[in-house]
Amino acid sequence: MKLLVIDGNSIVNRAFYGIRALSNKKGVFTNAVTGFLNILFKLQNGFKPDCIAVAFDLKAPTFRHKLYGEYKGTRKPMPEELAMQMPYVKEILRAMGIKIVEKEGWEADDILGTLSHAAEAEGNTAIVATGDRDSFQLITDNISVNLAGNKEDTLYTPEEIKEKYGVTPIQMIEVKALMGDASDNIPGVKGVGEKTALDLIQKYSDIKNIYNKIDELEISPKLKQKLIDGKESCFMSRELGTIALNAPIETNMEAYIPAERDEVKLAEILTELEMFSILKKLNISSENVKKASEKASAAAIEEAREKREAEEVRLDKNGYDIMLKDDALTVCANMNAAKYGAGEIKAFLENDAEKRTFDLKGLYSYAIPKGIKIKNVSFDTTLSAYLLNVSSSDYSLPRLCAEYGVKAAENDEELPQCLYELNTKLLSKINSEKLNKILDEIEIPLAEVLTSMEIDGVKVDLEGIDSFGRELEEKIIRTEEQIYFEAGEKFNISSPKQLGVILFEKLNLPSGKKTKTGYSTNADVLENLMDKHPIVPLISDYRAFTKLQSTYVKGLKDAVKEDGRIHSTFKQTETRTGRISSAEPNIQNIPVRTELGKNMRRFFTAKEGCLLIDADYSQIELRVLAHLANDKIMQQAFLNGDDIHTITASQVFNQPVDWVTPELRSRAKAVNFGIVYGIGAFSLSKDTGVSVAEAKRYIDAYLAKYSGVDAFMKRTAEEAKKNLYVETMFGRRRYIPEINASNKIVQAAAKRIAMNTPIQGTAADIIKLAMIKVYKRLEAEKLPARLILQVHDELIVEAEESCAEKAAAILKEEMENCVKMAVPLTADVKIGKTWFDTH
DNA sequence: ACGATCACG
DNA sequence: ACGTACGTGATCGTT
Repeated sequence: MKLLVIDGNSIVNRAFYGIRALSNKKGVFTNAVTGFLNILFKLQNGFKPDCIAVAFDLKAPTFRHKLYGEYKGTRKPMPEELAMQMPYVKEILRAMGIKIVEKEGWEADDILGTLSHAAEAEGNTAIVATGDRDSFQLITDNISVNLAGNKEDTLYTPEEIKEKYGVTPIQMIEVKALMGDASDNIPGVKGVGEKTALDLIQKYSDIKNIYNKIDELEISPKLKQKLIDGKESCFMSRELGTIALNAPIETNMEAYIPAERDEVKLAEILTELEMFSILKKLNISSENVKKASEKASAAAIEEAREKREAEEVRLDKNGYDIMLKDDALTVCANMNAAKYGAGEIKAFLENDAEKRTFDLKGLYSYAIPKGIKIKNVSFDTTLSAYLLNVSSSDYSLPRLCAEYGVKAAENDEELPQCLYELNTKLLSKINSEKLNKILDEIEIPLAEVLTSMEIDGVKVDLEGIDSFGRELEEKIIRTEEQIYFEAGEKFNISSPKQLGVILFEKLNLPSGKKTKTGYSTNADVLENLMDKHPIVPLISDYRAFTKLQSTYVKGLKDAVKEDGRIHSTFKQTETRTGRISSAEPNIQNIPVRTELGKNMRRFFTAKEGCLLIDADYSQIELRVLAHLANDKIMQQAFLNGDDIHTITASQVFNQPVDWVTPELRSRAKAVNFGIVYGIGAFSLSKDTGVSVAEAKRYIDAYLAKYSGVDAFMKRTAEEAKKNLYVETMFGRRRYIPEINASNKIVQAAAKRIAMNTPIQGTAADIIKLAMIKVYKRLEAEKLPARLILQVHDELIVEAEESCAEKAAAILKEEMENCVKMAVPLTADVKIGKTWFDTH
C-alpha cells in the first residue's frame, strides 16, 4: 500500500503566504484553505495513495519544550488571518473522510516520522508532503519527501539527498545539530553554518565521532574552539532536531484509508466560504448542494435565537473582562467564561456593557475592518500595564502574571480567572497611582485612532520611487568607482572595518581611535577629515546614497501593499516617554534634513481627488518647558510671539534683539536643544564647535537668565531622587531607579533622563490629545478626511479636495486648543498634494 | 545577536 | 578622571 502523510501546519502556512489574501463576504479569509486544498488535490492525483493522513501541531508544549525550556518562545505567533482558517481546513478534511492526526505533546513532524516509518515496517511505501526541509532525515529507500508548495516538485530520495548535500538522510540530524535552525530556535554550535556543518559531517559522519576525536580532526584551531565551546548546545540541538518515530498514535495503515465523504457537509462549508471553484472540482451532486443550502438557512435562524437568549442573560451583568484570542472572544464575568464565535462578536462589542479589554489596539484591528463600533471600554490590561511600567519590553499575559503575582493560566479554561485577577490588580494600581485619567482620556481613546491610521495607511508613488532609485543607483556606481580609484583598490565601502584600514592605514589619514571594534568612521570623523583627502567627501556621499537606496527606496517599496499604500504599525506601548513609535516601516524617520533626502517625501502623496494637510506644532517642547518651569521670561517670549532662539541669543549673549546675528541665533538654538536634553558643556561644545569653556559659559548664562528653568531642572532632579520617578503634566510616570546609582556616569545619565522625560512626555501627551480631538471632530462632522500619520509633533490628514480647507482649520483649531497652558500652542498648517509640498 | 551607522522628532 | 544630550527603528557587516 502507498501512504501519503501530510504536514498540515506547514502546508497551510505555505499556502497562506503564497496566495494573495482572499476572503468571503463575512471577512473570513480563505487563501490558506484554498491553497491547501489545491495542493492536496495535486498530491492525490499525482501519487494516487491508498491511505492519507494529515498531521497537525497542537498548541500545547511538547515534551521537548518541557525538557529544554520553551525553545520556540521567539517564534512569531500565527497571524489571526491564518489562525481563523485552521478550523475550516480540519472540518473540510473530516468531511472528505481524510484522517487528521494530532497528539497533545507531539509535533506534526513526530507524527510524520512515526507514520512513515510504521508504514515502511509493514512493507509499504510512504510519501511525506511538507513545506520544510526538516523531514529530510526521515527519507529511506521506501520513504520519500515531497516539498509541496515549492516551485520544484521533486520527490526527494536518499540518492537526491546524497547528491545535493553529500550526506545520508539520517545524517541530516547531525548537520542540524551543528548548524542549528533559527526558525525552530535550535541553537546548534555558535559560529557554525550550513557549509561547515556539511563539511564536517561528510568527513566525520556524526557529532559523537567528531567530539570523540576532537584532537585528531584536521580543522582550524578557531573551529575547534567553537566546537568545544558549543558541545553542550550541539548535543542538545541533536535531541531537539531529531524527529520522533514513536509517537503514541494509530499506526495501522487500514485506519488511514479515506472514509466516504460527506458531500452535504462539504457543500455547506465551501458555500459558506464562497469557494466555488473548489466546490466544482469536487464534483458534488446538485442535489447535495441544495440540501446544504437548506441546512445553512436553518442554522442561521437557530444561531440568531441563541444569540438573543445569551444576550439577555449577559446584559444584566455590568462588567466583563474580554480578550480576543484565535478569532474568538473570551468573555469573563465574575470568573465565568463565555465564548463568542466570529458571528456573535459584533453584537457583544457593540452592546452597552462595560468592558475591560486585553490588547485594545488588537481588538480594534479586528473590529474596524468589520465595521464594528466598540462601546464602553473602561479598562485595558496592556495599556494599564504600560502606564504602570513604561520601561518593560513585554506586556504579554504570562509576563504580566509573573510581574503582578497572578497565577498564569495554563489553559483556556483558566483564562477568565487569570484575566479577572490581573485586571483587578492592575486597576487598583492604576487608581492608586492616579493614572486613571490618562488611561481613560488618552490611551484608551487613542487605541482606536492609531488602529484607524494603520488601516488607512498612506498612498505611495511607486513609479516615482523607482525612478529615484535608478538615479541613486547611477550615483552609487559612479561614486563607488571614484572611491576605488582614490583608494587604489576595491573594497567593501560599507564595512567600517575595511574602510578604517583604507583611510587610516593605507591613506594614513589622522585617526582618533575609537569604538571597541576598531576605528570609528562615522559622519563626525569624516567631517573632520573632509579636506584631508578627496576620498572622504566621496565616502560621505556614498553613505548618503546607499542609506537612501537601501533603507528608503528599497525598504519602502517592499512595504507597499496591494492597495498602493503603506500601512505602518504605530506602537502604543513602546517608548519610555509616552511617545508612540512607528515600525514596519518606520514612517517617522523619512528624510527631510538634506535636499537630496527630502525628495523621498515627494512619493508620499494623497490619493486621487485628495490633498494632504500637514500641521506641526511650533517649538512644542520649549513651550512645554516654559510652562512646566513657570519661567516668566521664556513665557513672555512665547506670549509675544517672538522667535525663541533669537530671544535666547539676546539673553545668553547679552545683546539687543536686533543685534543677534544668524551665527548667534544658531548657537542659541543648540543651547535650547541641549537644555531640553539635560545638557553637558562637552556635548554642547561638540555640537556648536565652540570650546568647552565657552559652552559652559553659555549654559551658565542661560540658567542665570532663565532662572525658572534652572529651578525646574534642580527640582525635577530632586524629585526623581526622592520618588525614583518623574511625571509629565498629565501624571504619566517613568521610574528611574538609576538616579541613585553609585556609578557617577550612570547617575548623570539618569539625571538627564529625569530632566528630559517630563518635557518630551508632556509634549507626547499633548499631541495624543490633539489626535483624539482631530479624529473625533472629523468623524463627527462626517468630513471625507482622515488622520493618517503622526510624526511626534506633526499630524497629517488626507482629505478630499473639496474639504481640505475645512479640515485644515479643524486641525489647527484642535491642536492649538487641546490643552490650556501658560503659553499658547501654535500649529503651522500647510496643504499640498505630496508630503514634500507641505513643507 | 550585536554594534556601528544614520534617518527622524 | 570619568564620558559625554533625550527618544526611536532599519540596515549592514561582523561575530
